[in-house]
Amino acid sequence: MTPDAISDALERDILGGVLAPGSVLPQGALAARFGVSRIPVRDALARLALAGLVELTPNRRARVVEMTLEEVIEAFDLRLMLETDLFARALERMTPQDLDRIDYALARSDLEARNANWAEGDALFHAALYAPAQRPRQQAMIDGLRRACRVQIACYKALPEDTDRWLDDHAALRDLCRAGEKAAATERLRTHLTNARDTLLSHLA
Amino acid sequence: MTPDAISDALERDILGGVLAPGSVLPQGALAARFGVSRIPVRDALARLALAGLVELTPNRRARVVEMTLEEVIEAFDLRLMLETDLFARALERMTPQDLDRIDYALARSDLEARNANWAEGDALFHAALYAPAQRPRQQAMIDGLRRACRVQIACYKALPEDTDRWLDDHAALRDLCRAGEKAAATERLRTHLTNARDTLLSHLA
DNA sequence: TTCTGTATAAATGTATACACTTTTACGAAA
DNA sequence: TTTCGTAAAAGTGTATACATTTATACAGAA
Repeated sequence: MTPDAISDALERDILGGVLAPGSVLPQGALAARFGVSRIPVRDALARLALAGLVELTPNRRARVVEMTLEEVIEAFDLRLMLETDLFARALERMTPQDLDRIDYALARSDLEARNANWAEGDALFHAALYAPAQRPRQQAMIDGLRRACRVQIACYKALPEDTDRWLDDHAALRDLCRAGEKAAATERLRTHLTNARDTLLSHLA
Repeated sequence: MTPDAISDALERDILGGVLAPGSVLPQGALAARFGVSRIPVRDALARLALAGLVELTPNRRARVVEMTLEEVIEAFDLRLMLETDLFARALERMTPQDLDRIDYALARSDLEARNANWAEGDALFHAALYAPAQRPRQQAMIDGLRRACRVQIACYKALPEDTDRWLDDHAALRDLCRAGEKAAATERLRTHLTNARDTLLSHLA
């Protein structure tokens, strides 16, 4: 078990809702579970902290991040700003190959939509939308925010009632990309994200 | 020497230009320098990676981050977007106390302007401008971007020829805050940051 | 009952030792 | 001279052991 494998396993647990926000992660228990010493566990926790999934405080146990209502709102505001900007940039330089990759990602997100890790397919589709912009830092920031938001969603399961609307949005975004309707596409993304925020907030309140 | 103290010392070295972008940071050498074993050094390096100052690759030595021209441009685009947005939010909820704190921060940044750590005063002033918005995550993102940009600037020393213009900008921003001229203030911030980007790019090219 | 203080248990932080990987230096062949 | 392969050196990764700090449980007082 390498630190990478450990952090991946923990990430799955956190994003899958097995480890709820605020859960403690004792190094010793994790070391026993993965059959290694505490050193690589510390390493894995550092990676998760870098990804924004875990909070580390000196001499205290690591905790799964817990966001207040205000922080969730802030995170979605930031996502709205960063994702619409990145999407607009991507639309300016989208090649036929990129469109094919978006098709593929849409198909995958469709397949995994009602699956346990629906959010992974969702993230993949959005990453495909933004990839043509070629902005690694902005993409990384967005990924971090999406993960942080998803930790909060995880405990409320898949929210199946909204899945259909999300899939419709994804298909619509693909179509608008193909049609080259840039303004309409970014506008659709904006409402897509706003809806996601509102459903999450309604569940948190 | 605790990991915190070590990462602080290294941050000073990196931002002070002692450790140029791309420099390697062997754990053993740092352990000897700070009189500890490699374990707390690894901890300190993990913190610096979290702050975006250092790059960690498994089985390889840590390196001070090195940004390409495109990445510097991207970082400044992000700063422009995040800082103007945060400033606009801060202007909406600025109290007399906040204005006093901005005055104090301006005085400090004035004092340290021609000092070795001028950038610290600069960051402090901007933090005072944005503090009323109360957005920890957005502020943290901005801090990370500012640090990353500063690493690239560090090797070109203090750029004294532009210091006067920056100080004028700061004073103008303070005045516009006091006058409540929100639109003019955000516009001034925009040009302030654009100038900073252009001077950095001209030095990198 | 509720709160507080203390002792015990649990968890983290770090030094040391050693296995494994990468880097570097050196020498032989083209 | 340049290039390539190889061996030594340097560096990272991790297990173990122990010191220090934090969390927990329990007993006694208000």
